[in-house]
Amino acid sequence: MKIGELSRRTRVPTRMLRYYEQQGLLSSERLPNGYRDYPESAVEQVELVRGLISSGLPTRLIGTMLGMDGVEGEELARTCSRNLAESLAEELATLESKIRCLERSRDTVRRFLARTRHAEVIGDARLVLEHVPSSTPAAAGAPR
Amino acid sequence: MKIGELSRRTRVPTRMLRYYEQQGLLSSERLPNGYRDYPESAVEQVELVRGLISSGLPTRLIGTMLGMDGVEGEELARTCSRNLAESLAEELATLESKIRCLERSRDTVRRFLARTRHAEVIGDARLVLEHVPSSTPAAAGAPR
DNA sequence: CTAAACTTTGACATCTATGTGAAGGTCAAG
DNA sequence: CTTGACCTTCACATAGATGTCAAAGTTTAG
Repeated sequence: MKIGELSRRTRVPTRMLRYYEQQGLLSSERLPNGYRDYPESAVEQVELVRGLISSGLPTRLIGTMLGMDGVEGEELARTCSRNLAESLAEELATLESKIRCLERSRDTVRRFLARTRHAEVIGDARLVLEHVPSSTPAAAGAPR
Repeated sequence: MKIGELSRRTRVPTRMLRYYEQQGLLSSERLPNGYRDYPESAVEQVELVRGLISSGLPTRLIGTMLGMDGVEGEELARTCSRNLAESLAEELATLESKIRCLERSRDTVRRFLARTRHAEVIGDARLVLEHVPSSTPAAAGAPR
């Protein structure tokens, strides 16, 4: 598929898709006319990259991890140097620390919401946006 | 405590501590001479803020959540408007999505490392940095 | 008193992820 | 052929987090 469709399906601006490619996070073939041509799997790939970037991982690290993702056999794993393994172990610790931190915040927000008179919005965040009850007319606009 | 000690204890540059204060993520009293004076609890606070920022949360959101952290009674929870609750529910969904994404990456890295001949570095990331084995002399510098 | 080590505010630089627009090539519909 | 919707690269602008430096007041050690 061409970049426009990938952009529509992932809701990521074409500008960013090209940027990710430039950063080595996404790859594409080229059509005879020079247009980028993406495989179906690019959709999922882009979603993963987006999630990781939004979680504060530097693109450099993301590139490293994506490189590992496809490696099924033992070949690359065996060629992994001691130093790379140590770097990755460090990053693993970073990931775990980020996860713990986010979990803590998630719990804080969740507990707060539970004590609110609007507890029912929990776990229903997206649904809530659809059927905005007309009980709050003045604030019905853009809440963010 | 003064800013220098807080900086030393959290390993966060004073520049950043002042920045966080300016962004409303950290507060301080002032000593008679104008110096900032932090309570003991600031250490933990800074660590939390750091974790959240490194996880890609915007300071605005962090400020909101920190505001909720201290609220034990029902007062503020009751005054929480429907719209704020909905915004927070949205952010809750965002947090959960980030967590899932990071967990996925964590598992990817972990699986990769497990298949490596250096599997023992897992869960030992910091220790590993101490006793760097002299078996890899050329790469012993800065691995990142 | 002086020097070193803090502190203050403020300005400017940098990096990364983005937005935006220009100038131009490709292609399909009319 | 022309128009409109794509695509290409290149470049400049912005916003947030952070580094760094300057000028100046404070405090402590000597």
